[in-house]
Amino acid sequence: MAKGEETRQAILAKAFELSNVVGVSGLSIGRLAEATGLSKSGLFAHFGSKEALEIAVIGEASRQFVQEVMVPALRAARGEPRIRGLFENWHKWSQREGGCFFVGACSELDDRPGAPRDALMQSQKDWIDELEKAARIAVSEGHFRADVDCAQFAFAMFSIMLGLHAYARFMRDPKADARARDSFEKLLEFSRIRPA
Amino acid sequence: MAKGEETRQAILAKAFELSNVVGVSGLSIGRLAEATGLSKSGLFAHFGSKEALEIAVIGEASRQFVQEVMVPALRAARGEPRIRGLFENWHKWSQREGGCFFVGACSELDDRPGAPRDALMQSQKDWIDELEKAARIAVSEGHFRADVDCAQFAFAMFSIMLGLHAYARFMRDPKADARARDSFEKLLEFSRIRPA
DNA sequence: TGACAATACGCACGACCGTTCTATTCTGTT
DNA sequence: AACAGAATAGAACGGTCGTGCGTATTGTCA
Repeated sequence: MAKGEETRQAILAKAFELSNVVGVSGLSIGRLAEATGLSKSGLFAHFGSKEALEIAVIGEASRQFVQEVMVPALRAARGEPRIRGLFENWHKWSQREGGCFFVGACSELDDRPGAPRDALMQSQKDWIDELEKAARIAVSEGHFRADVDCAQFAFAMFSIMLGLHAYARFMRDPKADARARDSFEKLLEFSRIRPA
Repeated sequence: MAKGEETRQAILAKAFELSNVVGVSGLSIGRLAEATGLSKSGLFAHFGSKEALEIAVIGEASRQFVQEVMVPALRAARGEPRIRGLFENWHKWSQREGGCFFVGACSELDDRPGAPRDALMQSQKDWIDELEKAARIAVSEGHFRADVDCAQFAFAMFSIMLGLHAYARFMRDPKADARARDSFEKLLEFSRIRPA
């Protein structure tokens, strides 16, 4: 029982790494088998279908995202510091080879209904909820104004991240970082309690 | 000479329509041939390679984008009205089946160097330049403050569009529109000359 | 109208895809 | 040590992909 689970996890780690570059549906079982040193059919048996593999890859991606982006941010102080932490951690995450897994996967799957899409959507909703929750905490900590619309804040922050991803990864704009940070600071400034 | 160009254009129109849904590299020659009523080899002869077809599709997409998003905005008054026009026209454009061609194509090609990527990048740069130029006009018309960083404005507006695309198309959030408009209005307000 | 080029078709190729079936090897338990 | 069952391998399947070749059809102009 242990051995199977162990190789399955090794497969998923490699699968996530590969699909981060070629996409979740661009990942082929043959290529993944080659990369892991398994046979195509041996690997296939672990999942039963390509779709099940895709779902598992999305699950693995979410697991890693939580561990590398969300969890470390909880160590930052509640309120604005934590929001900055989320931004910085996501930034690091998006600088992996292939960029942010979810940005790519979302545009791959947005016209392909099914279980993989549903799993991916849940992950994205969790992420946006986390942003919104962090904003609410910033309000309750007295960092943000009480009338800040936290869901709207989450949208704005999410958008800036998408803009950064596009400028940096596709346009290869060296100013991408500065642009995103400028927008982010303005968003924070706009949300903060005004000094008297 | 006339006939060939005519069918080529008909092919490209269909090719753009299809690749808007399945992506620029997801578009297969067989399926495109079926959709246009041509034979695979007959269609293939028009382009010579899949890559050349992709480049042509990107060109067709750019042509249509200019015609449906940029040109009509020129009929709006210079300054803020034109900026609003660009936003509204892009919004309509992004509501086609398959969403905005360029959003999808960018994440498809961002890890695949080559001529198609280069062509796509040029289109995107043209679009962002257009946004920046519109902002500069708004400054010179006295709608925006003189110290507005127009390239930064373009980034912010571009990001909001990406956020809208993600919320509406992937998350299927019914509030996507309202969220984007709210952010867009705040961006305009932030850039405008402050009333005394 | 006849000739010549442009255009389109049919067919086949090799590569890779996801999937299935049957064997074989490995692992853990009595 | 023997056995059961899990884990892996191998070969093959039907399909689709992009691409090349030879030939037929169509369009164009003297």
